[in-house]
Amino acid sequence: MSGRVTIRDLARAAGVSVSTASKALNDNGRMADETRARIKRIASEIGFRPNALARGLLSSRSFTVGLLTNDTYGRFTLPVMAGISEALVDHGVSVFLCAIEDDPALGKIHVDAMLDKQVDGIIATGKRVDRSLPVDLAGLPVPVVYAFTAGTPDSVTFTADDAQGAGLATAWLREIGRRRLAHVTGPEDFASVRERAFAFASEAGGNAPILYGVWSESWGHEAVARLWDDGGERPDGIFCGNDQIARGVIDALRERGVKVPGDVAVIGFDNWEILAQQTRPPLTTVDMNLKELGREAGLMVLSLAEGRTVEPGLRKLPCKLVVRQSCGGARYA
Amino acid sequence: MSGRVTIRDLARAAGVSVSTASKALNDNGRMADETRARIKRIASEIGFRPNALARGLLSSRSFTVGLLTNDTYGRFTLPVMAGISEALVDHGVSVFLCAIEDDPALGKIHVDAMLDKQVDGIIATGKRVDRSLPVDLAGLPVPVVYAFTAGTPDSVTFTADDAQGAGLATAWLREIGRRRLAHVTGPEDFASVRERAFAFASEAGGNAPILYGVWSESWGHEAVARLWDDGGERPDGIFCGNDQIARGVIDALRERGVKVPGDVAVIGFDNWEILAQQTRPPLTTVDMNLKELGREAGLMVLSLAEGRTVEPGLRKLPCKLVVRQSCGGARYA
DNA sequence: TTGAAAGCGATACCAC
DNA sequence: GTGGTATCGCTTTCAA
Repeated sequence: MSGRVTIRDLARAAGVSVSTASKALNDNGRMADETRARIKRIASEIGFRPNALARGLLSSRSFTVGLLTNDTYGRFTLPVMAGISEALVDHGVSVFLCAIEDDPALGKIHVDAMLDKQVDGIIATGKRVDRSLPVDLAGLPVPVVYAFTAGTPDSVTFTADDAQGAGLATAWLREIGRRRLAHVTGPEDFASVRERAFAFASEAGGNAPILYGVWSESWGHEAVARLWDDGGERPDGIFCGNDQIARGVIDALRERGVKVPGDVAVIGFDNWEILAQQTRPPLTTVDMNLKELGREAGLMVLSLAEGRTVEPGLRKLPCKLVVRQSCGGARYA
Repeated sequence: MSGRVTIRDLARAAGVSVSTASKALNDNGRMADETRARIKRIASEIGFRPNALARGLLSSRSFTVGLLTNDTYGRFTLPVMAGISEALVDHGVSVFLCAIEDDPALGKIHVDAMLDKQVDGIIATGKRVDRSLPVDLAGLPVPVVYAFTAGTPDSVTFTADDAQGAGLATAWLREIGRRRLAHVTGPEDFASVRERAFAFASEAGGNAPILYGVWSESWGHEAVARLWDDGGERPDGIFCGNDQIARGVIDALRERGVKVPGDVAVIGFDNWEILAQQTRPPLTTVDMNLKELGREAGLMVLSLAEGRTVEPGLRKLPCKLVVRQSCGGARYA
């Protein structure tokens, strides 16, 4: 209701010129401290807030960035978004969220809309670093940073350190005394699946079984059936490729009367809290620090927008292990 | 890289004045059709796109809206967001997403940032319609529409029709022949819990047990324990307050050797697909049509921004039942 | 039918 | 110290 207060209103109210008012607010130019203070006081009294459109027109900075994603359920996007927003809100930057699914036309529409609005940069996020979004973000007039999605060679891409995360999990299983380890994971064509599996194998030994499948609870179930019914040695520690699989594994074990963590310790991947905490017992899992990743991506795109140049390439951020009851004890590392 | 092409560049390229170029593009003024067509053609050839900041400065429309939410996991927000975005992208409107948790200071910062950017309107979303966000959105210079969160009396608020949804579920249980119904739901202090429970009772009869608890799987478990162990008549149909509870109920039933849907049919609420589809058997559940709700909220805020006046008040949008195997058959209603 | 000029709100340079 | 003036990119009267 209060209408919009312009700098002219402020100048009038303070009995100064528009340019003086502007300088007072931005701590520019030379002027009596008293004048500056008075103008600032009046500004807040009458609720003056500069019009970002006008300001952006002049500075060619809009203090907005765009977040492009094809992650429908937002399991990755939301924490990343939270991190971006948290890092950028202090800089007065707001974030456009554009969910484009896998639709190239929709992607283009959103990108164009953002460019029209003069976004200072774009962050592209996906679900896997070995696939790219269905839009071409090369050669845009604004910087682009990638997270969990494939970028151009000359750009900066953030992802989690899958190998390190898998290493943490496997090492922990060994540390708590498990010796017969297995890895139940997603489709082998995911780069992150291969990285995690490789790290698992390095730590657990080449004979430890690795079962590739899909990202679902039912695959976790089925994998347990295979491990238990094929007559081979049964594991006492299972590292799963994500939390959903882990959930399926735990449920299947319970149905077989196998105790978790007593007989078998189980570790997941993602720390998707709403799932991991509801699992019985609550799930020990690898956390990819998505929020922190978002923070870094946000600050990076801002840096680039401000003209800094940075080393392009893939940046792998470390994971942490969140220990809950599914493998005994409780530790945050 | 391509730099930015301004309307001056376009005018120069077409050999006309800036004002003619502008009029050609916006189908304003009178001019030779041939000229207009030529200018438009050249515009697209040289990749001219009008600067939304400049345009917004003049029109005092930024073609942006803000979405404010305190729903951390985004279970409600994301589908609503998808609907908003889908409805508004056709109008050239982009959406700022602001996750403010329950932090009033953060909320204010985000609201101020959006107002500075001259958003055309704000959509406030939450997790329940009987609580408001920790920010005061009354008296803002832009229209505000509420979804799943309490609004001011003079504003428009969207929510799902809990009573109708619960009615659908309960009626369906009766329709498939279940006669001993129970309702396992969340905390009674949620308005939507009471609405659903009331609708359940109307349809199922006043003697049908209603168990209030919390929004978790483990509560679903415990509720089954109570229903089965208290010596009372055991239900053959259970309507749950959300999908997580339903999941807990189904797991508990399986552990007791009770067949779903054979012995007991189970229905959830939310149609949180990633959960409902992974449940064994997949969960029949009430879908609140969140995307459609988002669409309507988006179009509403746009209407208001364009100056239309609408009847304030609460608008309850109908739910639909998504039938999966947890109560037999498969139907979408 | 087309173009010149004013102005949206803010900032920065240059006089005074 | 303070104030006029040009400018950012575009739209919109008003003249020609």
